Amino acid sequence: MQPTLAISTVIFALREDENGKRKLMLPLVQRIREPHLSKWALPGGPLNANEDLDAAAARNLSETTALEPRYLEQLYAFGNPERSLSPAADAERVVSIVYWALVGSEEADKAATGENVAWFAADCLPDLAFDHNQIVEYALWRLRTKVSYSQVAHGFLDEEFTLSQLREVYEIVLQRELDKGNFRRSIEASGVIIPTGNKLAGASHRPPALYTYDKSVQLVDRGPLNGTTRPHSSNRTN
Amino acid sequence: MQPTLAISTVIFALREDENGKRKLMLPLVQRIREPHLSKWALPGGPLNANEDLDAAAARNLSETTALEPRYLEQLYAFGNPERSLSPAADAERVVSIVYWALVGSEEADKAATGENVAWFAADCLPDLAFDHNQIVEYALWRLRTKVSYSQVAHGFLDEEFTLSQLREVYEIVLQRELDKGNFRRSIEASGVIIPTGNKLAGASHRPPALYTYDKSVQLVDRGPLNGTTRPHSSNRTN
DNA sequence: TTGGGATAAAGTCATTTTTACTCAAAGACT
DNA sequence: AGTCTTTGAGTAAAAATGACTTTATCCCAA
Repeated sequence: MQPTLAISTVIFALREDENGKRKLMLPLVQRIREPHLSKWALPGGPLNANEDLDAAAARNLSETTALEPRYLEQLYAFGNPERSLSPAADAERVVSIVYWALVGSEEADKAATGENVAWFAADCLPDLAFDHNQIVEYALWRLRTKVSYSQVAHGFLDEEFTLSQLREVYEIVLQRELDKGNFRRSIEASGVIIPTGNKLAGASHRPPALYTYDKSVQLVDRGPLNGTTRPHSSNRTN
Repeated sequence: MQPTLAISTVIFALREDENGKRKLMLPLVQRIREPHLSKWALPGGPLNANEDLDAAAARNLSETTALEPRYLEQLYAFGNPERSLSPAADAERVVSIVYWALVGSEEADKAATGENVAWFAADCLPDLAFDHNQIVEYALWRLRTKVSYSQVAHGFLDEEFTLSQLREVYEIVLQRELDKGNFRRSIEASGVIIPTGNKLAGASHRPPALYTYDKSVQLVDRGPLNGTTRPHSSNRTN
């Protein structure tokens, strides 16, 4: 009586809500079958034969939202027997191995947002299917924790960005304002950003310098697991 | 064609090796069937029907080594299709949800160490079954990382301990010496230790004060997951 | 009884890191 | 030319860290 194994992914991106304010958002899919019919849920699916867990998460992401993540990491395996809370008592047990991913803003706008997929603000989710509310809550905690001690925030940005844009990412995720001067100093000291030489003109103030992040530096130190998942390896075709 | 689901646990304790030196050690079990017959492996087993993942890890631990852990946390789900590297090409695929645990020294001495169970020094392991060498390496990294930013080191100690004993735990795990004065200051500032009032007499030097750790403080902040696993709840029967 | 050995526990001090704040520079716009 | 806004550099106080010194308290041996 083996439980069913499924892979799900919590995908984070920064997008503007209906009021034009940039917020932490995630895409959800509407369920088209029981249990929890018509409720919103995390994108997910089964694990294919001979498919790696990381690969399944990436496929999943690409199939449901056509997104390519800048960062992808395993979050947790959820296997509580009552987690499905299905109306049918004899429902099959499911163990979900959940991943979390970050996508850049440009990439997020390209997301397949039709039919059964929609974006929701992370701080204002509806009642989701299964235990997905708790899963998102844990993913949010992990994101906030990692943002404060690693370089993972770069996963939200596109190729070129200003320091203000990077600081805005930190401020949105951490939900508090950061000192501009100190932020600049600490980021520059970390050595993960490289000035591209370009400047972003057009606004009625001093034009900020544009940076890119050093792809040779790991956004997050995952120890012996570092080499396993590389969402960015496709960019390094040279 | 669902993969088989298994639970394994990396159990850490501080014990004396054959030279009487305290080291980071872990119990392994010898395999009594193919594949990898007679190789040493992490204690593990199947997930029972209607059993929580955490509970399966705890049961596992108790069944194979008769140990009750001071700390138990999910480590990672390993599911690479080639991870079993079985000689038989048509071997069944196994996804392992691996936990890691800490046991106190007193508790570790009570471990069932007969027949197929033996303790090994973490820095000197033989060639293990499956991908268990890599799993232990990752668990070691996680342990060392968590020891340096959380209070998880208390999981190695018994109810009462001196500051020197606690510092010894840090030194063994982190593999470097720590300044006595600075260590005392930082631990006292963290507020997780409570003086019991007792002293440890008998040695030919000033007797050190005994402390206990504050059980109302989480050894590791796991965010929304904090309340899920409580290896210590059995102690709080009042 | 007394002094030496050993480690606990507390204190000192210079250095580094963090935090909060000030201010000139560089555009765009009126 | 003057104003507005944000960038980007600088500075001083506060806090944390690291290396080290001093004192206290026990056992033990002379």
